[in-house]
Amino acid sequence: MDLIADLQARGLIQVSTDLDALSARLAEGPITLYYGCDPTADSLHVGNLIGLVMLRRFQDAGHTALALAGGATGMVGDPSGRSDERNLLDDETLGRNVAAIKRQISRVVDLEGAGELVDNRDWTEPITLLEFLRDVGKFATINQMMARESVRARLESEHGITYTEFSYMLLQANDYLWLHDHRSCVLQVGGSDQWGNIVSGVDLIRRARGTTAHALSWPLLLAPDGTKLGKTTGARTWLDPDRTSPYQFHQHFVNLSDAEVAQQLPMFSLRPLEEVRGLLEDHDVAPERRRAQRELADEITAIVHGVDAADAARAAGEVLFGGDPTVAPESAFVALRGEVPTSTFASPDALDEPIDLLVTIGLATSKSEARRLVDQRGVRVNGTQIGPDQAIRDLGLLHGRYALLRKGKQSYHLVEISSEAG
RNA sequence: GGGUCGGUACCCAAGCGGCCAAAGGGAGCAGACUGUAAAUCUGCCGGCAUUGUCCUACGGAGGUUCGAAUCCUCCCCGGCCCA
Repeated sequence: MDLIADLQARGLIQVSTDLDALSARLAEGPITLYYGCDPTADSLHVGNLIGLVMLRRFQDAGHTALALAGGATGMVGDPSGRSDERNLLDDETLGRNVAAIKRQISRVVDLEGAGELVDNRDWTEPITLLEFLRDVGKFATINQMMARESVRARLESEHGITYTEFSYMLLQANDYLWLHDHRSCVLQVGGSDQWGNIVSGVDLIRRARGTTAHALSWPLLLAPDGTKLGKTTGARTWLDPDRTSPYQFHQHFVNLSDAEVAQQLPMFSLRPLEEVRGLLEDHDVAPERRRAQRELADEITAIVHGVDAADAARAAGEVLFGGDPTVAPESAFVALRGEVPTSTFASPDALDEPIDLLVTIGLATSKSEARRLVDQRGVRVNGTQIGPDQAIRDLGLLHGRYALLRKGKQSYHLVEISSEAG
């Protein structure tokens, strides 16, 4: 199976230029392709991850991957999928964002060997307005530009569209042209919301250079109910561990619905297609085990945050959802610290009065409530239900310092005994 | 300004002298069930040092009464009607 067929089978190709022509080109030898994202924040999110993984797939197949950080286009703002004008970012912010994003890209894409991070600011900034109008503007008709979905939507909206954002697609088209000229890039990939901008580049290259450039895009991710997920809907899961901890990142995938994981596992996973299919078949037999979700979460978290972080995130998830806390590794508790409310006490004496403790750490708002909870068997410590007169200390501390309190199913509180506490 | 109806716990809403920490519903919390889902069923649902003929609480402040969410007075707020 060639690369294109593999991508198709994974559901990664929604629209494309002539696929046969692209396949033929790939068969001739390694090519250079690019995927771009704008540094509008100091972190990428899971949506961008598909693009990075895509670059990786081509790299693994022997091709050269260019990851483009849109220092220039990020300044202008992409009107696609937005109902209102974007705030322009200043130089300093953009520079910081590009640096932060580069680290994230390098976790997925090899930027040292057959790969490179490029910033369109490098070639966009020097261009004079007259040059741009002559070399790019001459090849684009307003008629075509107005027909683009992203532009039309904005023309119809009450906010309108500024000339600046209207120019966005030409800037992106120019990126492709420049990379075509200077890096022999012949393929651009992106999400289907980028399709309009992408084909603008393909058109420009054909008109300006008379050569064929290729493009393909993947479908937008499905929402939990199986419908299309809008660009702005749904909480974003970031690649930056300070924005989305490895635990939360891991959980994002564990919590995918069956419909979502069926779509996303093939799209994200670097495993061979056969293995992916087998996994999904196993999953269908016993969906309640969430095998597909867990495998995907483990794999992707390991790529983005490293194997150790992925292991800790998985262990932490097991502790919180059904697993036995007493056999969890210490790394699970370290990961948990900060994910669930955590209190630190200097002495294990704090554990002697369970009712008082529940109130102190805020798991119950009054002693009455705390007693009620305990009477109703609603409180567990390290997985064991406790009774009214039971000292938590008797249950022992895990790893010499942790006690995991659980109220009901969802509410947790980690108590840590540390001599360093004041 | 006059008249009238009303203001009850997180929300809606019963109660109209003691059996009222106060019906019912919703929300919330817990238990069972469950796939880290939904539905369903069950329990709880003001506070506490002494769980009590305890404290706090029925718009606010006083009063009547052995006893008031319930009766009286004044005040504040809202709906409706009249001017």
